[in-house]
Amino acid sequence: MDCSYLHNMPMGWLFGILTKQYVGYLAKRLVDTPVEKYFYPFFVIGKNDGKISQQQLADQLLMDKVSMVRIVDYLANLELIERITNPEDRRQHLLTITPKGKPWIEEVQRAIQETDEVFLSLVTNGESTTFHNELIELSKHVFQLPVEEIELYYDKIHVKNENN
Amino acid sequence: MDCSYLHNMPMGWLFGILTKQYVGYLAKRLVDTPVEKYFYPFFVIGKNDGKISQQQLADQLLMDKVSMVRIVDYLANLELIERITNPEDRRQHLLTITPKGKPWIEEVQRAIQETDEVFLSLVTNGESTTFHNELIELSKHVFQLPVEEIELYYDKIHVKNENN
DNA sequence: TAAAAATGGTTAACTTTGCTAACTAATAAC
DNA sequence: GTTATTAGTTAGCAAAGTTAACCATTTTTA
Repeated sequence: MDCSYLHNMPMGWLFGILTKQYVGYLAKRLVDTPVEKYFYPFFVIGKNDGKISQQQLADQLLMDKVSMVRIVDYLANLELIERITNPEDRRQHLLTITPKGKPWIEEVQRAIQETDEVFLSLVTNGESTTFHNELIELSKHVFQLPVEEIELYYDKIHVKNENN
Repeated sequence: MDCSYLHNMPMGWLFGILTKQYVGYLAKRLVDTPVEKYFYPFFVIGKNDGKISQQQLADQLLMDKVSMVRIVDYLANLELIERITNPEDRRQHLLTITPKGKPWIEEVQRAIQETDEVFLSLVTNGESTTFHNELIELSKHVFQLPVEEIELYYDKIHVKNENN
């Protein structure tokens, strides 16, 4: 692996590399569990067992509700989670962990935590919590930036978002 | 945008967010150019005009040659670049910038550089070059990590990579 | 030097992910 | 009490990543 090119890469390209390697490492760490992907959504459901709806989960994960359906379908097909209609608002599906899924929550949490620690340990700077905090701060701020959200689709122009 | 959830996110999820926002910002910055995507590959071709083959470009960008074909096709269809068969090794296609593409190299370079600067300016730490260097160091080291590369496909198991 | 192996590039096919649009059911607003 | 909004679902498209198979060319090696 020739790393000499990393120095000239746009930061966004580095982020892409880091995303891929993070997921790859985590997946290997969890290869002997029934969860093959969507580790973080699964973990968040576990930590909010029966108290979070699909839309709330999507908000927390910063993704749209359609993608959420796919993830919930996947985990529900493995019988790791279940949808329960909320009696207080029958539109909502509350997400619960099944007995089969329960034991894996802790395991996934550990794996995520350890992966974070491994990544932080690879940052040469001794004070690695600083790096993590900087990542969080940066993530907060990037949502203030204007980003491209107009797409050409067929012949129509769809404006996906106005707040820029 | 509720950012309170960012604090508990796995680092990999933060990297994903940052990747997406980076690309979105860069695309908006370059919305008035003929290049709509693949900014970084286009830029690298420009900086190695006529002196780099598709495989070499793929190596430098850490991607596979099949994906490279798609990118080169896209840029060639826009007549921003051209494939030239290398007379010294007729298997290779050297990539050159056309007169039509030439003026946009500088523009894309500026945009990438400015986007990097904007992102760095959002890191609260005053010494922001440190953050950038830490990103590069981390990227270097993550390739030493073992990552999941085995996939279930139909009923067969395909081992994609042995070096873990 | 002829046959075999490796390399660069292409195509086809499939998977995954992110997205839009259109829809149903339930709730909230007027 | 009708209208508007919200939660979730389905269908369908596009982009990106990967595998496998293939052709042309170059390199290896026997």
